[in-house]
Amino acid sequence: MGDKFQLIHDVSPGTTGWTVKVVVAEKFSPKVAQRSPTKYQNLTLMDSEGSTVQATLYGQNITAFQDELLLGKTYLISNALVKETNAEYKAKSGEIQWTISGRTRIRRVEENNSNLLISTYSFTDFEDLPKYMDSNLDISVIGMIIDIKPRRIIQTRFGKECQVQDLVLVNKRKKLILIGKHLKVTSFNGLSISTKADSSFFIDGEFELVEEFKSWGHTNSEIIDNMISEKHYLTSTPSKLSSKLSVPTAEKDFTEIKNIQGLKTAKQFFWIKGKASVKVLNQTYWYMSCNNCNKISSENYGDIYPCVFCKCTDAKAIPRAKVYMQLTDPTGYINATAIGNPAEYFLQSNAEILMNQTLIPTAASMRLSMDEDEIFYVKAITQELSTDCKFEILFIVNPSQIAGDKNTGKAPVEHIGEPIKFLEPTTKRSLFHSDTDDAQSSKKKT
DNA sequence: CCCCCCCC
Repeated sequence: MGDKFQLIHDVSPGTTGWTVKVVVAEKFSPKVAQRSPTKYQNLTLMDSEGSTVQATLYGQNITAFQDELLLGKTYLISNALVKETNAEYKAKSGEIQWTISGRTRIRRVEENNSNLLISTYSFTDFEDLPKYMDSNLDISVIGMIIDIKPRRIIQTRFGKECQVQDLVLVNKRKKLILIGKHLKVTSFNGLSISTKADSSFFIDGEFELVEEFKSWGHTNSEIIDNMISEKHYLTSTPSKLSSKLSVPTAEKDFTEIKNIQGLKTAKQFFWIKGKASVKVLNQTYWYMSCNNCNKISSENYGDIYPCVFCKCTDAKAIPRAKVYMQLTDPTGYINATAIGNPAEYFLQSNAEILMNQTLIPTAASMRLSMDEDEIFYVKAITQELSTDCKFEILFIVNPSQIAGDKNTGKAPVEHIGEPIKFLEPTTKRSLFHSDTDDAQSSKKKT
């Protein structure tokens, strides 16, 4: 690994303009937070000196980056959100954590740093594993996986559901162990196993097979040979254990087709008549976005890039307006966000101007409050385990525009709102995309 | 749709 980049220790909260070259040393399974519905995924990143930092992905970023940050691969990373871990969670405060999101720039580097990774592990013999049962210690083993069972749900002692997936491993001396895949630890090229109170071994995360183990997969040991020859592995996403599965060979392994439960949506929509105003002047009124899916981008304005979110190969980075404001009517107020067109309409500005604006805005540079009532179409998202909703303004209608409009039931907001369902697709599309529809759809196919 | 944050 080169040395023209910063090291993990060089990056603190507030450090700007840094780039660190790292290897993805561990990749844990995505999990659901205990006290909120948030999904998160932890990674361990290692620099050239073997220092590590915990990196975390949240929500939709988990799937967006699943093929972007591969176990054992090397990357240049910049512009991650760097902060100290919450003292509430960590005994020792001051530990650094990176949050990886859409604005984090990640560049793959074609370097093989697996020796660096392997040098940081010591492997435990299968024979010694019983010693570690119930110890809650993390240890590493090295072996070959010869069977992967379907995932199943178990209840933990604390009443929480978690997924378990059993694996059968064999070591060089053909000794077999059964391992449940569980919420715990992973390592590179070996499997890091944690022993839990119910006396099974658990692993977590992703791993790779070491070449030398692949080569002794076909041995003359009867039972192992049998298992290997009978099993077919689905390996559509080789780096991801959960996508690998042994195809069952016995009738009892097949399940009858049953319930698919729909997820209840918490979204609610409202019409509100009132006034909007910016209360927090010092905010960012734009973000760099993908012109295809509107999601955040780490690229520079105008650059063509492959979008990790929509997978569009020739996405263009363009600014998109956003504003956090307060919505009031005679009965009260809510805070709400507007993005894209409603933000531009409210601010009486556009994304490019907002992007180039360096000073905190004044009423001269943009509209910060409304003189007259306007009509807002607001989406509320109820937050589980939280009393407050988040609100978003989907579009804004000036009452003068609908005065005398006989076409009731349709919002005459063509140049104000974002495209919404009850506008004709042909009319709304042309308003917000400079490209033709054909260009849009051909991009999505790639 | 999109932003922010977000966990042990």
